[in-house]
Formats: sequence, C-alpha cells, structure tokens
Amino acid sequence: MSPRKAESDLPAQAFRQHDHGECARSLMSAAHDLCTERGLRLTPVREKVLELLLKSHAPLGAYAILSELADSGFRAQPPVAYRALDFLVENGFVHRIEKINAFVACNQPRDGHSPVFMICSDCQQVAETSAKTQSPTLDRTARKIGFDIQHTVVEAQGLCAQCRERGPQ
Amino acid sequence: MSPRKAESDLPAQAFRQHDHGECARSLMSAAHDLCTERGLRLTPVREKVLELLLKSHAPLGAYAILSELADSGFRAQPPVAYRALDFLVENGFVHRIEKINAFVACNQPRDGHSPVFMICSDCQQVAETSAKTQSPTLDRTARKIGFDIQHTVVEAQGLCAQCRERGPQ
DNA sequence: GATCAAATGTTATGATATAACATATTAATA
DNA sequence: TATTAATATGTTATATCATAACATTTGATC
Repeated sequence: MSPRKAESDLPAQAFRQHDHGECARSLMSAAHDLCTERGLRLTPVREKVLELLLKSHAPLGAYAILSELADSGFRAQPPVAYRALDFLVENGFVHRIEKINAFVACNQPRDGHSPVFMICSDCQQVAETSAKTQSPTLDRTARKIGFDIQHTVVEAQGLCAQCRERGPQ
Repeated sequence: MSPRKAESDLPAQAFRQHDHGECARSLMSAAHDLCTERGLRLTPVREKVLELLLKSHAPLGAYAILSELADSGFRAQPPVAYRALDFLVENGFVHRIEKINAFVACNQPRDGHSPVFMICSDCQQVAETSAKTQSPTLDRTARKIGFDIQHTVVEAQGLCAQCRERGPQ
C-alpha cells in the first residue's frame, strides 16, 4: 500500500490539494515508460503537448496548445497540434472533453478505462473520476437494446466544492 | 396502462420499429401543448426546425437544418438556425449530441430528465434512453467529491442491433 | 545505403458557432 | 389605443474548431 498507489486511486485529483509538480512529473514519466513498452514514439512535439496539458488540470483547446507550441519554437499550423493530440488521445495519454472541445491529460494512462469528467463551470478545472469501469447504467441499457458500445462520453458540468464554497464570483 | 404510455416508456424508440408518423405527430402536438401551458412561443421558424428534426431519429447538424430552412423559404443565415435550436434545447424539445455536434428531437419533452444517447456509427440513428434519472454513478461520484452537477452529457457510440446483424456494409 | 513506413511541413479550406447591431413583432399597460 | 418594453428576427461579419491533400523529412529494417 504505497502512497503513490493510494493517491492514484483517489478520484477527482484535480479538485484535491496535491503536489501537482509531482503529479505531472509522474504522469510524464509514465508516458515515457508506456511508449517504450509499446514501441510508440513520444516525439518532441508530442511530448511538448503532453507537457503543456500536464501543467494543470484545466483543459486546453487545440488552438491554445498551438499558440503555446509556437511560443516554444514549434511549427504552428493547426495540423501540428491536432496530430500530436490525435496520437496522445489514441494512446490514452490525453482525453478529449466533448462538451467544451478541449483536451486534458489522463490521470491513469495505464488503465484501459471509460473516463468520467466533472467540469467546473467556474474555475474550469476538469476532474477525471471513476476511471475503472464503464457506467453500469449505460452497460445495462445497451445490453437491453442490443447496442454494442465502442466508446462512451460521460461528462458533468457544474460547480466544484471549492468554487461552491467561495460563492459566486 | 394506455398504449401511448407504454410506448413512451420504452427506451431507444429510434432502434425499434414503430409508426414514426404517429411518433412525430404526437411529439409535435406535445410541443404545442407545452408551449401553451408555459407561455412559450413556438414561432414558425421554431416549429419548422422541430418538424425537420421530427422527420426521423437521425440527428441533424445546424447547417443541414439551415439548408432545409432555406428550401422552405426561411432566411438562411446561421443565427436563424442557432436561435431556433437554442430555444428548442433550452425548453427541452431538442437535445444536442455533443459527440457529433448535432441535434435530435427529444422523445419525452414533458419529463425533466438527463438523457442518455446511443449513437449508431453505421446508420447514424440516435436513440434516447433512460430518460428518467440521472446516472447513479455520476450522482454518487459527484456527492463524494462535493461537486454540484448542473448538466450531464452521457453518450455512447457503437453499433445498434440492426446494423450489427446486417454486418459490415 | 536502398527502401518503406511514420512523422512532419505547408497551403488551403471546410465545418461549426457567435458577436453585434438594426428592425420588426408581440404583449403589457397607461 | 397609443406607448412602451420585451421578445424575436434580419443581416453582416467574424470567431472558433478541424481536416484534406500533398510535399518533404526522418527513422527503422533489410
């Protein structure tokens, strides 16, 4: 029962106080390990995009990423960002948040999972939770009607505890 | 236990054989009734957009709607469609499917509900299911972390039973 | 070091959505 | 019923998000 293990099992990391430097470093290091294991190439632009997303638990739009890439000396045409994001999403290092057309780093890149997101309308942080299993409701309904689920989108928008306590800004 | 009642309780109407003419007519009539009850104005363009969406259970993008509006003699600038859609979505007559940036008519406009969608990647039909309650998984997780949910997006993409049986096209 | 596959560079354009402001219609009420 | 306020529509312009297509470079393998 290492501290690392316990921490990574907690849902909603984004809404908890934590050492984010350590959080980001360990996810980046996990990405390197996974790419090595799987023969994937974490090229400079892909690594940079992941690094940008790991700066915080707030999601970034593709064009925000693009502009930060430009600041770091990368080429800045849209396909540059979208290709890197495609790679990161396909390989489970990043998730796309459909509701806001934006991207966040995955909290648990090792698990195959169907993530659930809580998007705070106030602070814009996005917490990834319940990363373990498919929604039972979805599963049950799908089975009932013979629908074969390939991908799920489960997102809730609302107010996180902190923002609720702080009251309207 | 009227037939109407039983029918409206079935999930995934879109993936079941049914008299769609009757289905559409009854939803349109429900929209008129609800607007009267609530003092809302189902203006010609709003009614036309709802009518277009009620033609089938396949979702339509805003620009597809716009072009059909134009065919019917309505003005065809984007805001025309988006405003009508805003009205219909706000008042629960239409849902937006985030995953595909498109809109479908609501199957149960009378209930306040958190809909769940099954999007068939093959035939493009969208079934609305489990319209009764919030996802318990989402609720439980939200409560655990003190997150106050205002809106949920629950969508599954995959293959409906018909398309699965028919095999790859 | 030739060859193939994967990744990147680049131009152009497609698709989705809204801001902003003018005008017209409707509803409420003086 | 004339006035007014609120709602809805008309219109121009532009913002935002995303990909097609093709050229070039890089890396891996034989």
